[in-house]
Amino acid sequence: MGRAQAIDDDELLARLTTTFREVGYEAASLSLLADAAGLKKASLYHRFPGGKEEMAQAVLQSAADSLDVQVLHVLEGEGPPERRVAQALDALKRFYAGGKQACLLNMLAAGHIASNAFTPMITTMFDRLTRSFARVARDAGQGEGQARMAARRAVMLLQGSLVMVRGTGDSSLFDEALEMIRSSLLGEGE
Amino acid sequence: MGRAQAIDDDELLARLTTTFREVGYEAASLSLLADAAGLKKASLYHRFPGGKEEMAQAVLQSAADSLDVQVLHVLEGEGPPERRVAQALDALKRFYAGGKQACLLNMLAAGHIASNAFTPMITTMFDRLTRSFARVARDAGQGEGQARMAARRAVMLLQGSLVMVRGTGDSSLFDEALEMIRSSLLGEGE
DNA sequence: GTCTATAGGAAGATAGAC
DNA sequence: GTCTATCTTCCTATAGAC
Repeated sequence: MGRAQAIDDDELLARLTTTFREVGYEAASLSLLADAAGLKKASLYHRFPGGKEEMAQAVLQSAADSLDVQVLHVLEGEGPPERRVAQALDALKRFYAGGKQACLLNMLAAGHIASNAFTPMITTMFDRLTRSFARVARDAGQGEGQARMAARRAVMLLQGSLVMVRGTGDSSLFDEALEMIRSSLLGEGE
Repeated sequence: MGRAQAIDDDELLARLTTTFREVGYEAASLSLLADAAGLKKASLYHRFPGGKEEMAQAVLQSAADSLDVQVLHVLEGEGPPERRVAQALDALKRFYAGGKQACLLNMLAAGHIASNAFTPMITTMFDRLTRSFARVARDAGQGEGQARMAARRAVMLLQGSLVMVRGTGDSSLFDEALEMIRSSLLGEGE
């Protein structure tokens, strides 16, 4: 077989992910992505013949898979709702590095090309997250309508806090948002 | 005096604003901005010698001024809190075109250059909006700590709903967010 | 104040050696 | 699988006529 890969597929994807999350799609130039990966541009094209758009798609798909396993599956799993929510919030805290890492769903939604190319998966992910939140809220005793509303509020708080943290630099806002999400899903303060 | 301007200063700023809000800073190329303005690139440089960065700064400042007059001033004005909140939410609904127009504070926070250049004003705007929300929440009878938290939640819901609308295409989420913000600020559901 | 034309550079992408 | 070198296109920005 040929020469070994200079960098593991998973590690490569992780580094590209970080870059896209930090600067967004348009500002993530191939030079920047190559530097982050520790590879030259031509090597990136060997792994992703479709170029930057394919990289972003792969990154988005990978994030979707992670969210699936670490958050959605937990929310829809067995056990008391309080426990499921706590576990999912822990996963989200890790997923967003305590609020310091932006959400791809927001960062990849900008730009002309980007918008059209990534919108389907972005829409799907918002939908799946909202459904899972609603599911656990219903299991926690909230009515159908209330549960759906609590779920949408949870997604808003999650996304909004990430935007706020990025704008203010105060990552404690993210922790506060997680607490609000917990209250919303478990139907406290009604 | 010389030849008349092909386009009014206010109208020019409005068109640049729309472009930045739609595609973000990096994707807003001078060609795109020039087309939106109905001018050639060289003409844009005549109005904004500092180039794209100066355009974005002007757009951001203009948005800050609008928010000041139409929202912050109203929130901190006279009259019953319910009325002030209602008026401010109406202004926000217009400001964000019913959720269909993104927030500059989010769209200009991406990218490397962008980040450093616009961060001061973005931070300030988040701070001012949060303070004004907290002020009206306190006037509505909430305690200092509760009012501050309600204010941060309001900003999160506002920003988060705009992200969600952009990702899902469902602008009714924005209206729902405005209702949640009203409840949060006026201390309902406690 | 607006335009045409163009400079100078960085972007995305490819060819081909090793 | 990774590299150097290169191509082409688009970008930001400027010069100078009208």
